[in-house]
Amino acid sequence: MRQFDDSLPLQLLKAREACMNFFRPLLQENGITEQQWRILRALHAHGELETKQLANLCCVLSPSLTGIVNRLEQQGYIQRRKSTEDQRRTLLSITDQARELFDKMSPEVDARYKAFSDKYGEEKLQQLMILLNDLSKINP
Amino acid sequence: MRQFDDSLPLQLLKAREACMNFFRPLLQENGITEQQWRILRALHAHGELETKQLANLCCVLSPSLTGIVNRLEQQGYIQRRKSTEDQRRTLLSITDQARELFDKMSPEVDARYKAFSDKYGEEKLQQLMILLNDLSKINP
DNA sequence: CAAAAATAGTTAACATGTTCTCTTTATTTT
DNA sequence: AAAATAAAGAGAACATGTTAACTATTTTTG
Repeated sequence: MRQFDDSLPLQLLKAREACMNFFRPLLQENGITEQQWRILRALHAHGELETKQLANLCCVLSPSLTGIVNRLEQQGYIQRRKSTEDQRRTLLSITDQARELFDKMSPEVDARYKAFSDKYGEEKLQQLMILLNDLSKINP
Repeated sequence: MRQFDDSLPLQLLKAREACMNFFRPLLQENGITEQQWRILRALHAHGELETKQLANLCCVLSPSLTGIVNRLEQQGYIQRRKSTEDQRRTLLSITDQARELFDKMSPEVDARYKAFSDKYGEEKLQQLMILLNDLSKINP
């Protein structure tokens, strides 16, 4: 039935791994993990966010996020504050230090993204993104 | 430049999550984790394998595999033996108990795979698999 | 052949994933 | 308003991901 050796989840995992091989060294050079980078990117793009929103955007579960956020705070990359209306909610945002990190890394990130895109094929990448975006929206 | 909100790695992650939502409950009902299932599937498909081969096939790092294999052995699903030619190598294979588990789960796995395929679209799934298979082969 | 280098696997240490429980604060119900 | 419910986040316990170091074996070199 399936003409591929791997199941879809495993294929997705391997594809992700292949892609990350382009960026992993850069992240390591800058002393941040892949997950930390995901969090910082989201906060950079969306501005201040609640913990839960951030978790949903980054596809991270709350308990994981707690630790990641703690470590990012230790490193001085993000700051937290309590919501005034709802004392349960925590609001998170990136610091200037994190913005500096972005400015510093940005060119190299773009360069590697282009290297990846060139190697894989720009059109295929477009197609893939559409198919993935579509897939991520379905549910049982 | 990029007309998607998410980066490719994050898209891959979300897609994987959406897909796993179809199968996760079934795995839980049978008391095995997603990674354990990956390992069992590979051993079921390929027969006896060395640890390193298994790690490569399943996209799992050796240190992770050590733990997963230990737990699977505890549960009686796999067995290990030393290679006679090379004393460094460990050979792994599934037990009859694991085969029984496969037989028991197989119909439901297929059913859920079909449900997923129907919901997402069979042709799109084909296309996606091709694109992913292609992507997983590139390197920096 | 002896020493050096390479390989398979494990262990260690830490970060993250996953499920469950708990605390606190809001919201809803009665 | 008091009690019951729900929601947000943190903590606990265990499985896995990730890198570095370590052990036991081959294999390669000199």
